[in-house]
Amino acid sequence: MEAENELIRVRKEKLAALRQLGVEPYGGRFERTHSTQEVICNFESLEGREVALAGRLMAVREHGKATFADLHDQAGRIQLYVRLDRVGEAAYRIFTQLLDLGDILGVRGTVFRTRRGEISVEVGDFNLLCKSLRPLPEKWHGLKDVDLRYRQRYLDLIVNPEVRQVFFTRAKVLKAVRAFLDRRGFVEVETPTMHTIAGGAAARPFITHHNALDLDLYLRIALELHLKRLLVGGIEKVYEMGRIFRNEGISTKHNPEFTMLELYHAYADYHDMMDLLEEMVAFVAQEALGTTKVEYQGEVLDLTPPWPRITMLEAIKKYTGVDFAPLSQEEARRAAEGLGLELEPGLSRGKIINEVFEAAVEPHLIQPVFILDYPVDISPLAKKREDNPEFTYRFEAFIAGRELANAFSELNDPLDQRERFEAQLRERAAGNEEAHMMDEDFLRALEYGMPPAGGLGMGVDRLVMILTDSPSIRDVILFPTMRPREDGDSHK
RNA sequence: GCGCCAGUAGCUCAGCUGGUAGAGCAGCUGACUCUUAAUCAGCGGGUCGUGGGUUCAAAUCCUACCUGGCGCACCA
Repeated sequence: MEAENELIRVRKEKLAALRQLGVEPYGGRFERTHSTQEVICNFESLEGREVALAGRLMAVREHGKATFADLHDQAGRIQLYVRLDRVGEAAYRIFTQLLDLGDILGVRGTVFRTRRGEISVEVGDFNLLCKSLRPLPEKWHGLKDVDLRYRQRYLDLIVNPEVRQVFFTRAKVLKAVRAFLDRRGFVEVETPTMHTIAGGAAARPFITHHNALDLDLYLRIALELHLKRLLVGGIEKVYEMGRIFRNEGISTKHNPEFTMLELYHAYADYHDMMDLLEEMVAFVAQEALGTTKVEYQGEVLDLTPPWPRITMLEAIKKYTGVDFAPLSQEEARRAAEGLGLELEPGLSRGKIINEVFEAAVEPHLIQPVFILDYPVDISPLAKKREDNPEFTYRFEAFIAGRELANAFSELNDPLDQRERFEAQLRERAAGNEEAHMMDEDFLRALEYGMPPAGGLGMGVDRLVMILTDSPSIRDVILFPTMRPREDGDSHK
């Protein structure tokens, strides 16, 4: 318990005083006729009529025998006008002396427009629906302290209306993604979040324990392997949008739990996935924002399809001038070092190429672009290119210098898949904690036969960041992971 | 994990090279019946993130720790 400060004490005294007067400070049901927004939008027809509104009292301007106040609800704000000669002495005294900023009220009154032109409600009577005991952050500057904003998101939402807007946009994005895929015949499924084998991506998992089975379980790091089992089972167009968990560092682009969309389309390939992704992102932007040109951190991003498609090797050549295609592993290493990279010993040719790409190319990929044909040794679930088995039919989509999506023509050769897993196991044995685990049941499924398919994974949070001009992933996650604090402020 | 920066009233912030804490908003008292960051007059409010140290004296200097931000690393 924290020490009670004077401001809280005063509010508790008002609470007691209200009860003394027979006013219940925690009301129940209140029937609204309109939202604040509706009153303002429909002023013409509502002028002079009675409305009932509810919301939080966010400002009070007292003028002796008349008082103005601001009432906020989910969609907006409206001014209240309270006159002593209309509400009566007792009610007026309650309004001006026993209410506080932050209290939740139901009001009934008459819609009118003030001399200065502001649409307002002249209050006839009001009900206290909830007495607020804690002082709110400042009305003008709001809540700036990012630590408090994330830990006490409810406060952030109360005083920073633009934050609420971000999460309304997020809701529209989720809805639009589902609408887009549903319309194309994709089936939405839910697969386990607790896995006995954490597969489908290169990442460290969280571990938890099931008591009755006395079994350690991993929180999922990807959706991939279960969704592909569904392809085996005959579901030809399938998707899941859900939370995944990776036991990694936290940054402006990484939260330990985040939302991933994965979809699989039987008999398609990665070219189909490119078509689908660019159309989906454009559709979602149109639905959520009404445009496919969005401003992100001062750059205008044009999400309108088609997006350019360029192979990884071509992209490297374009941004570094070096063509890695003909280089041997040793030559590639020297070329990378010539570009200023420091490389661990023993990296394969494919990994060296990927390092060069990440360091020299990624930061330049501001406008949406597809990067094609990733090296096979960093793509253990993707089908090899027929014309060059060192590379795969895999692409990543980049926007604003970061990866938005990852997709490939899915590997459906069970023998090849087993070899890839075995290569991953060798990496694990060599100390790479993020290398894939062997998944015998997944291999068994492939042995029954999985149709060739295109598969796609997209970071939903990152898309929301772009569409809401948010610099940090924490701005688009309501309750981001934070280290707990002893005073009990935290949520995690 | 490493580096840099920050933490002062409920909130937003000021406080120079050490001299014992200040403003605005919010709160309280009073005035005011069309204000809107209402206005005017007055009042109260602080373990200066935490613990050590230096000093006659520390919000200020040193140090360790806590929390956060940003960058790097890790990471798709």
